[in-house]
Amino acid sequence: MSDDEKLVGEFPFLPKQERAQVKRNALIESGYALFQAKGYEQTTAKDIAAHAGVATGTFYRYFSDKRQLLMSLLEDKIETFLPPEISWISNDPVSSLATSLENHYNRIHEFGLRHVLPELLSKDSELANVLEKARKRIHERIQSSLKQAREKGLVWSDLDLDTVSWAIMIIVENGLDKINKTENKCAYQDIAKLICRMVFPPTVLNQLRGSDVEAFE
Amino acid sequence: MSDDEKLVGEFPFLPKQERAQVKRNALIESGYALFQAKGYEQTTAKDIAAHAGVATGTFYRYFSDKRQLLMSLLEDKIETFLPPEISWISNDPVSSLATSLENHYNRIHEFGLRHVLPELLSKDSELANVLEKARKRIHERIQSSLKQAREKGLVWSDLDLDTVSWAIMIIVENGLDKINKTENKCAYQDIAKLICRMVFPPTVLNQLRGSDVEAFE
Amino acid sequence: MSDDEKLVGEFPFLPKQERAQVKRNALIESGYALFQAKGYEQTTAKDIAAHAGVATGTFYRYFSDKRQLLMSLLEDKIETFLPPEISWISNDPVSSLATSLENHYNRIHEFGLRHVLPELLSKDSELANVLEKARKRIHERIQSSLKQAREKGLVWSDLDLDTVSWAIMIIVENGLDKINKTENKCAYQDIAKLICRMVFPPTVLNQLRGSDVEAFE
Amino acid sequence: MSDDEKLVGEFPFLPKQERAQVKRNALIESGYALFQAKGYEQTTAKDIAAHAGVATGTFYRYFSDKRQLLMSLLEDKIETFLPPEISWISNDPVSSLATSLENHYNRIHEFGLRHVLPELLSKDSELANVLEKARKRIHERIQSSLKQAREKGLVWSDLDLDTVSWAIMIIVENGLDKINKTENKCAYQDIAKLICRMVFPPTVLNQLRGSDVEAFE
DNA sequence: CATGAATGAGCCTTCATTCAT
DNA sequence: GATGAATGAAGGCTCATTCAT
Repeated sequence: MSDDEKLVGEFPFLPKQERAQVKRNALIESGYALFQAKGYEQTTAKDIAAHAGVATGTFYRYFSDKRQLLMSLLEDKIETFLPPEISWISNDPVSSLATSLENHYNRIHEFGLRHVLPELLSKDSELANVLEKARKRIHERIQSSLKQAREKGLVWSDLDLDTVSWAIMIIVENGLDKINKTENKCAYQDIAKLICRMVFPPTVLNQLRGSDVEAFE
Repeated sequence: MSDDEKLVGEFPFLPKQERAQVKRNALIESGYALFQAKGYEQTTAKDIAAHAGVATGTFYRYFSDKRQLLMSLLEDKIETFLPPEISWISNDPVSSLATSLENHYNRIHEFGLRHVLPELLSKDSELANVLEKARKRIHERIQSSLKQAREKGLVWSDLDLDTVSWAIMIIVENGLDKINKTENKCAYQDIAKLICRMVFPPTVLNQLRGSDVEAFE
Repeated sequence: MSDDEKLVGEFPFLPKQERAQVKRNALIESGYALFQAKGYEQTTAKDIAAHAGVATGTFYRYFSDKRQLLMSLLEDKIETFLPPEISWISNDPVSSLATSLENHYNRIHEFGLRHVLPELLSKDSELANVLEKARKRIHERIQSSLKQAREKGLVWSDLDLDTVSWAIMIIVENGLDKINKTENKCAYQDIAKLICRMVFPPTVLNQLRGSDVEAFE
Repeated sequence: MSDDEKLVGEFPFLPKQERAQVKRNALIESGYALFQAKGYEQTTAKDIAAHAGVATGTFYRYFSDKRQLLMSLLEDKIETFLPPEISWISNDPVSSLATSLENHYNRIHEFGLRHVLPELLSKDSELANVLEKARKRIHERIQSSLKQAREKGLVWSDLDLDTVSWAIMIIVENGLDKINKTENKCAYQDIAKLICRMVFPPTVLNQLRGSDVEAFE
């Protein structure tokens, strides 16, 4: 049923709260767009308000200042922006990692704020902290998934889990730039392959391919 | 009359040009120190001049503006700051890479400006360009060194050189943070091992270890 | 249908005008409280509305602006706040003046706006004018009462009525601060005595004390 | 000798420090003029700078803010602005007090800031404190001079020194307004007479007039 | 009539850059 | 060349007042 078919129950305008929410969102959108386009410092509250089509003062009704808007933008997004859960145990770890990467990058493709973060970290230690903690969580998550794989004897026997986890995180974090700059259609696959080679001995990879993975789970 | 002919009286005074050079250097040093300590935006031209012991106006005699001073600081240092030449062919690629990394990180350890770059890239596309080009050069350098190794049949046969080069660059670029956060003494070795596993099949690594490397060069 | 005829249902609602009056009063009360507590400039229209439990916009339905509310507060109060009518002819002018002062100060004790006036006079010449006129009225009132006393030969023969009236006004106006800072219980009496000495020769005072005042009236 | 006659020793421009002082003074003058004309709140730093013929930023080179400029204006002037030392013992206390008043008022005639003080006291408790302390000093000064007179048996025997001192202070403080509003040439004399009547019994005044005051000193 | 979101002028302050000395 | 005072544009933010709902 399309909107046109609605016969009753139409509010001629949005309820108050909702309208405020709309405006708040417009500001957030504008902040997002401008931060991304011009950088955080280069964007003023006035700019954001103008871009959202509201007066300067309105900005301050919804946000105590520029930084708070940014925080709203970041809230709950940082984790998304960071690397995803990775499952190592599969028939074809390379492909499944590649798929995982592709999904991740598709998800964060639009998260342009990524480019603003570095600018901010140097002057906003609170934000730096938040990000640092999130990365630590990600790091631990990756590491623990690797630990499981190790317990099953799948990874290089002399692997330093801390270091690989870190390397994986770094690679995934920076991968989008690489993907975007490459027309190479196998990019995901190539990256996944690299990572798998850091983790698994070639024998294991072969072995997994022919096996019934269920046995490991 | 050349400097050589001066017999007396010249002691307290440096030749004009030299004095200028001294001032210029003082400004560069101060800029470096303050940018590093407080960030680029947070450092004012006045600050820098004061720190260098000259008047505000003097700053502008030597640099057209704050940005130019920064550029002077960066010029010739960007390359240093980025990953070094890597030689893949050795008896023990892991150890030699580890040593290379250690040297590199020791060299750039003090390059505190590293933390200022992100702040700048968003607002200075020229700088971003410069950095981008430098990275491209590094990338090509790594890639070409890998190509040589491939021609000798040392690397994984299905290796995508572009992607590995990129991954190596990313890892090396970010490695210092990792090293600093780890008390692990083998950090360099661990990172080197990872990288080598992305590049060389295990058989090759073993083979190299026992061989007379000269044969490959 | 008059109010009298309503039998039921009217309970929760005040007649419209009355409700408006209630709101207006609430605003006045709130304005009074906040001006007194925080000063005129420091109090915003929003503050006042919030304190009165109405919306910001409502404030402007009842008052054209903040200033007008203040004027409403002051209207009819200025005169109260200024010195009272004084009757000079009595058996004991000192005591009767003291009593008069005490009454006056008790009456204006709560007139906290007193402290707000100075802040306003510098920027509101109209208000300054209003106050000036009120003071002139007071001055004349005092002066004419003194004139009566003079006609009866009670005051110093060389008294400049204009000047004494002024001095009395000044003293009474400022007296409350004095009273409040003193624990002295005779404060009213002491002030009254001073004033009487400016007005009456000692002989007259003595004479009055023993006389039948009616004779002078 | 006029400026024209100076032949040598002319500085083509004032020494640096002096010029800065000149500018600082210009700002102080402008602050004074504008505070007086428009009130403190109504005057902005920009106004003051413009009036002084300098840029906004220049204001902030010399003063941290408006308040500091005001403080500079007030410093050392508050005491002047308050009532002067009074000597009670003289052949003709009325006249000598009148003279003293005249001198005082001539001195502070230009101290227009007087009208700004009230505005400030309500929002600047530090300033209020400073003024309060100054008034306390004045009050004590007057009281102690009265005490001397009392010890010589010159004043009303039942005089409450605290109250009279206060009344005198109030009258003197407010007297200038009175004087300015009056074309009466005897204004000083009239005020002085009032005050003397609060202090001295008429017999003492007569007695002093005919006496050799030295005897009391 | 009431509401409270929206407006935007205007204040305070900083700092990159210029320029008279 | 050197100096540092002067400049003034620009940013952050507030608040009296208006106006759509």
